[in-house]
Amino acid sequence: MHESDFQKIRDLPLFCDMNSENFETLMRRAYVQTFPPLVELVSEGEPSDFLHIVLSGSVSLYSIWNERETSMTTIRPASTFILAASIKGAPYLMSAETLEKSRIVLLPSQDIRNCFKQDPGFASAVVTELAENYRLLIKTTKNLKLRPALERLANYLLRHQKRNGNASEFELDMKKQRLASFLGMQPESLSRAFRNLRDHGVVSKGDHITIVDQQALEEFAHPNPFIDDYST
Amino acid sequence: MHESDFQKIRDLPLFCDMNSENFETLMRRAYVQTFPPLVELVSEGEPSDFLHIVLSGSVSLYSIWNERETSMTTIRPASTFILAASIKGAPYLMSAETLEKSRIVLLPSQDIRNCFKQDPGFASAVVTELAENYRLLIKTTKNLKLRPALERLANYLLRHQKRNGNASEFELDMKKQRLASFLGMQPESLSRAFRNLRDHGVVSKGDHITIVDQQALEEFAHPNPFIDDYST
DNA sequence: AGCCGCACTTGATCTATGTCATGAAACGGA
DNA sequence: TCCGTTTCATGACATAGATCAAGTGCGGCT
Repeated sequence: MHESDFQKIRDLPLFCDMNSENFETLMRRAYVQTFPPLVELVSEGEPSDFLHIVLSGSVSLYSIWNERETSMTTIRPASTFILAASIKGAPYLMSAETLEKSRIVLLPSQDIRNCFKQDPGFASAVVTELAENYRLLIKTTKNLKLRPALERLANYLLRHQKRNGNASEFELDMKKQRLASFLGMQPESLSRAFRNLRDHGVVSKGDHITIVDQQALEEFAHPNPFIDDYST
Repeated sequence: MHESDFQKIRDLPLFCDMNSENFETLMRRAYVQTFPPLVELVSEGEPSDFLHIVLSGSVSLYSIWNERETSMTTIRPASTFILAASIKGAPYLMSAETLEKSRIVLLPSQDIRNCFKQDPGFASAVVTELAENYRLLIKTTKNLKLRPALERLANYLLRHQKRNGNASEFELDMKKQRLASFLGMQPESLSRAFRNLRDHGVVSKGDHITIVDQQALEEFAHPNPFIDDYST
């Protein structure tokens, strides 16, 4: 493992409070690998042998059932995924695939559980991470159940804009197909939703989005901190 | 606090591995109270001052936004709710109200956080509980996004049947109104869904459900362990 | 028993969204 | 550069589910 990878992992909230010795033991037993795009890293239903860390690239967590597929979330550097399954030793509930060329670290779940038992700093970080993931998912569920599709898109754009430093122009960071699935709609419906948002201050051409009337968009979307603020 | 309440809490997965001294300190600082039906125990957005435990009765967690309301889950004895917010010291993301006369314990969040820092047995139990809650919510989200309303109801009935010892006849445990909201549909749609399930082996009269053709129902619902099995 | 209120059911209708089919545009490789 | 593939957009249509408006039935209360 490169020193820069090592440091990147060390600085993650999940590991930064861990005892150095424990951390180094954990790292010695880790696998680092670079995967091409569209590689299935884990499959729903399999035992969760590894905790994964995305160092570069991006990974989609999704689920398929009855010829339907839904994108649950996208993991970007630097963060971990499927912590809950690793800790519990339970099967994966989602599949994961690389969206682009990605550098991934695999940490054996057994080592994670050992560290968790021995290292209070790590245990505390695991709890924080799980609590955050849980709360994020509550927000996602509220978003799905309390808002119609057009409002979900409007609020997604506002959140995405915020991540891009509140610029009035920005690029979507995923294919529209995947965005549609993430927002719980069909690609065709997403297309139409973009067209409908023209009435609320949004112009889109391909992946390029321009917020021409910020106030109109916000009035239509009426974002709610307990749904849209991912930081609390 | 009655001895029986004390023991009931002591036996919860969250507390059973806790050091006895810590547990007793925690209990000394707890409030126990019996609430009438339809009392709002916590409100979305408020700071999370207490971890709640339901000793008897039942509590609904729900959220309201834009004149819409959605039921997220129902808490039954004996278990806790809003652990994530307590641990993080973050605002509640859901409101909670008693559905019936209910006996509730309130544990100051600050005490929970203190215990968490000092007591490895408790820390471990918190992680397990959070991981389980997280995974349950993943299942709920998959259910919502991957299944149409009628299939959601069919699978709900199968899960409920299982909880009732696989009897072919049983009673619903909540008002249909609430069930509709939990399943992400309108009360009228739920009514029609029940009628449509007659074609798949289910007869319902009021709250009384009879599975007249178990196989037909299962073939229609095709339950999936990674959505419907709440135990893993 | 009889009345009232509330939850549920049912019917008619409307709307949002999904589906299918087609065309246009963007992209990547030879 | 051109062609083939993929992705996206659009139109026509189908359908699930929401909404609105009456009914029906049950349970509680007097």
